[in-house]
Amino acid sequence: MKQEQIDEIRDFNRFYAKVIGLLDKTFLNSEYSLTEVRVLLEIYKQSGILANDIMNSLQIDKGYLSRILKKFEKKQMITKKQSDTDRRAIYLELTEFGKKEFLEVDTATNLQIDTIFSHFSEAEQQTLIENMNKIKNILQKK
Amino acid sequence: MKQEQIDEIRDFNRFYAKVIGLLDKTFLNSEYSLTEVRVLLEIYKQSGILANDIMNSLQIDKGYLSRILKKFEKKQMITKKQSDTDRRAIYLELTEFGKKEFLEVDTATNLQIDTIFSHFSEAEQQTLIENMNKIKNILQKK
DNA sequence: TTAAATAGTTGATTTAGGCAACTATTTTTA
DNA sequence: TAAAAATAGTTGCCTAAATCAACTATTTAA
Repeated sequence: MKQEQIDEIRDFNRFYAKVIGLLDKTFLNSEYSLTEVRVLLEIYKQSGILANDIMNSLQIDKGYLSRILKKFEKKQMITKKQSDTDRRAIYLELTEFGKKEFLEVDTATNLQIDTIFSHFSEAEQQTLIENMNKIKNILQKK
Repeated sequence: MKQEQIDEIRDFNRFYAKVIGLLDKTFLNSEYSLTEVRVLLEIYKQSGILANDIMNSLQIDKGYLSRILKKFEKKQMITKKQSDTDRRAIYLELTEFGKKEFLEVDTATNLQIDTIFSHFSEAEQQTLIENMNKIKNILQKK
């Protein structure tokens, strides 16, 4: 690979890291940190998920995760149910309140995306999305 | 904007955040944090830069930056030289050791990019870069 | 049946980063 | 030109995010 190509990739990475950082500021205004929202999303996507699964998919420390879940439980956003087959494992579910809280952040994020991208023409939006999908498809292959 | 489009963008953002996170692990193995490397890069790109300029371009707190620079000075990676025309301002330069340290991380990053992207064919690499540039060009407009 | 592995918790600590007050200058303004 | 405002950088204080290691309880493998 040519140095020039590497530079272009690194340049895009720096650029897009800024974009993502900007978007993440939404969470900073909310009551939940970025990681907390990601955890909520995991439980929302897959009700009954185990802490261990979240740990693996989000790659976060189990002690840290345990504390986040404890906070959620205290706020009555999740319920924990011990597995019958493996009493070490605990099924996690969002309560109605937990769902509500998650969806609020989720909606705010949608709005934010919409706001930012509405600055571009529909054709440009379409191009952006196509290029994003292309990149994702290639990178996902390996 | 349609919900489906918003979802695609968010999906890409999540996906690419992981890619960036993966790449950033290089820094985590090095002795320097991501922000510290960014600061080094700024001084490397523009020798004699002021702390204030770095603050503006990287958007980091001046107290935090001051501490980072102090660390670099202590490790003899940079030199500080008071400006003659404005004695509040301090010119920053990398020492030979500072350059060496920076280039080590920089080289490791290049190698890492090269390693990851060499899993793809040249055509795919070209497509990736083209799509990255396209996205960057559109987003930069506004 | 004992050893190793696994799920989760807890305590102690480190690090990143923000905020505000401060010093020392320089610039503006009245 | 003297006082006020702005600017560059430092320092102290603080909080939230995250890591690490030790621990309990349980399950699986040797």
